[in-house]
Amino acid sequence: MEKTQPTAHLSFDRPLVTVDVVVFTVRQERLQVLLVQRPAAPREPFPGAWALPGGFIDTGADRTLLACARRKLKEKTGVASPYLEQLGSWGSATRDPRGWSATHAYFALISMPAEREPQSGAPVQQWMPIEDAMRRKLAFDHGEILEAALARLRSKAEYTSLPAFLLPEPITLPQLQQTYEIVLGRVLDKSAFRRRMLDAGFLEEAGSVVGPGGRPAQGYGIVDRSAATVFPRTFKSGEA
Amino acid sequence: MEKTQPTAHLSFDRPLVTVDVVVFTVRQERLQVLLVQRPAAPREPFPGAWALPGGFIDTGADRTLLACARRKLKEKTGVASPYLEQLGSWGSATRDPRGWSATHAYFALISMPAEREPQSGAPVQQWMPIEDAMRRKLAFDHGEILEAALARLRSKAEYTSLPAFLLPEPITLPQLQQTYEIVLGRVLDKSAFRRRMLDAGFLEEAGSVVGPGGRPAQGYGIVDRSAATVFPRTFKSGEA
DNA sequence: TCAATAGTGTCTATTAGACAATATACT
DNA sequence: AGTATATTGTCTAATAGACACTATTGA
Repeated sequence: MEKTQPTAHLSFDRPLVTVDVVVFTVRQERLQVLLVQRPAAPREPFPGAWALPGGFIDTGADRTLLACARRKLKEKTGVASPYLEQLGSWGSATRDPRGWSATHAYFALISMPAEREPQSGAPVQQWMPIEDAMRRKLAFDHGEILEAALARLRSKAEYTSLPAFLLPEPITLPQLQQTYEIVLGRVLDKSAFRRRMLDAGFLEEAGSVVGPGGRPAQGYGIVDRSAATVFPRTFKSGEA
Repeated sequence: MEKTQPTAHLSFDRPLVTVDVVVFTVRQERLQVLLVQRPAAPREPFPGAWALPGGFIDTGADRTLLACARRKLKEKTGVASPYLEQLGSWGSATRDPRGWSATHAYFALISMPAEREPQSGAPVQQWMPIEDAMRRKLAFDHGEILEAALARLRSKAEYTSLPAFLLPEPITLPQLQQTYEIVLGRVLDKSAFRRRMLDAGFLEEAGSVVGPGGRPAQGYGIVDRSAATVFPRTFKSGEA
């Protein structure tokens, strides 16, 4: 893994290392992402700009990258155990004006009812519809990271149960379908959708739930919250 | 992204940062991975153990993480532009006895005929069948990384053209099928396989190629070497 | 009984797998 | 011709999408 000379490389220039988290949720029938505002101090890079929540690894407190991501998420959202997966890493000599830096990006899906107050006196933060967030110039290369996160969410929505993690339990199939439609940006057939979800076996029945009017819907829970279930096919395979 | 105090965090403890590459190829009808032997000096971590090729980022020479991965790959294999994608990152306080460290793992597929001599006086290296590699205790958490790489390769082989990058052009369909079978560890139906590959449209005809005996096979080139093509379905969707 | 929403049934076009048949090379 | 391999054709079962229909609630 490392070079040949005994401990010479320990004096290598060490890059700055951070962890950033792209947190998605569905609010007001729109897909939204959590952003924080950078401090206004002129010594800081990108003063006042919107950025993804994240920051330096605390080598004293964080045992692993994942633990660091969880900590930052907890600090900003109060949510302790959401769906969280690694997105990728971005590193270069130029992405941070302070020097060579590498960030480990994570990807979280949370449901809104679980929303709580942030714990610490954190900088200004807010939920922003993704279309708005993509339009802005975010700090660092966070625009690129957000784009990658969105691409992954949409891609996985085509063949996995991932969007289910955007909803609070109990989940109803009409709700879930609406969520898929918001993420994918197109309408889906009701009958085919239900068959697909139910056949996939990631839902388990859990007491009925009323709706605004009309017939109440069956509620479901997610069998395994640690990972999304993969469907055998993509949504609209035909098309050609 | 970062904390609030002006430049205080620049004095944060910086983790060690490395890049490792999992290089796969098919040799002798088996899936193999490239490993290097760690220096024997007792001051080094894991002396003499097998490890993934990789090492510290050279903040002076490497402009980006990807460039760093490319450099390391070139040094070990002589291959300049193989299929290369990011696999993920692993970081913790304990993975390297020298201190908090994070590695950015990449994933490369190369074809054997392109094999050349390594450029520098590098440490001992060799191709090893994955079964053998998985059995050994690799240095650091490289066993875990290799496992993740293998899982991704097998997973993507189910629904993308990825295994095509393991072959030199011109590629024949029988060759490609054999490669899929090696990666997936099961036999596939010839007719269905050909339809799948040809319909996906990632191959373009390129002069015939002879085989050991019998009818010669049509040769194909890969239209776009920068990314794998995604099939609309998984291989054996039925099964239930 | 009507409006609203949830859930089911059925038909059809597509297609992956199975496997038989045919084509083209070399000896 | 005979052997070896590549390539194509056909049949069938599975299933996704389309869409009409039924069910269950509240007003």
